[in-house]
Amino acid sequence: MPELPEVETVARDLAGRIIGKTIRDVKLRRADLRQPFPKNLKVLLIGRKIVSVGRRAKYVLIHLDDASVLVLHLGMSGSITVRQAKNYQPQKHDHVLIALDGGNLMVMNDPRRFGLLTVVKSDELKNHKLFRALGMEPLSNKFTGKALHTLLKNKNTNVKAAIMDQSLVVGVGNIYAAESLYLAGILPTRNSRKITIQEAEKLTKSIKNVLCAAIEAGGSTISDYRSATGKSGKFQVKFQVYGRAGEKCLRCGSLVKSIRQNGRSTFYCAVCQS
DNA sequence: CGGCGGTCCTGTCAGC
DNA sequence: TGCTGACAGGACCGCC
Repeated sequence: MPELPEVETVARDLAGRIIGKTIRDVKLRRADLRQPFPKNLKVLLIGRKIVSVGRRAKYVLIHLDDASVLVLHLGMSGSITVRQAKNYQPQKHDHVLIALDGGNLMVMNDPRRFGLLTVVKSDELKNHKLFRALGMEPLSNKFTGKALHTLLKNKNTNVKAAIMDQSLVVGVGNIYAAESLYLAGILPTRNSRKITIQEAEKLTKSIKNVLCAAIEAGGSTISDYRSATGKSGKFQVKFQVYGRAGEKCLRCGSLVKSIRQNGRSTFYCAVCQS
């Protein structure tokens, strides 16, 4: 479900609500998501104070006062909400409940269970299995047209799969890949090696623009995504092509097309993109 | 060895 | 109404 803008929104919302709080209790309603939870999870978390909240790629990073990090990934369908603990009845798919001092409860819900929760020592984060192969942050200054052009040259696949490859650039998922390529006027089926430097410059800007705009809108709400404060995102109303197969292209009026690439739906305008 | 298909899971919706 | 199949924001594993 969540791509970079949704994860960023969740991380920011969490920051405003949990920093400075101490974890008082942890309830596990099952033993795993995509992978088993650490066996000593309660020992690792209870009594720890939350010092900051960040994001790397599509991971939420909750930094604790013992130089460890609670690492969360939302998979396709995960959400994290903070609510009053008093009288809270766990809902279906609420897998982890973390009670904080001050009476709040952080709830991780994930119907499809593609998400992940683990704890990593801060100084081991960069070299951790989950993080060491991750590519560039698209909103960083290092993510330039030149950098993307080089990355694309070294790949041999369609440009859409390439920008969704988390070892090249992180955070771009199925929605924002389609939106970025539309904004850049590039067909998603183009081979990554044949993207020119000028196109890479344009695509870089499009990715940054679409991700920033989505963050400003609080992410996109499809189905049941909510931020940590329970709000819906608003960016979905700004989708130019995603989910609009058969509808008119907002720029030229021809019909938006839908194809499958690498097992995922792709949406594009055959007139505006080449 | 890199690219890509299959797979993990539940929920929802279209079509019959 | 109920059944079936396709599909859904991700990413890992194995096979060519």
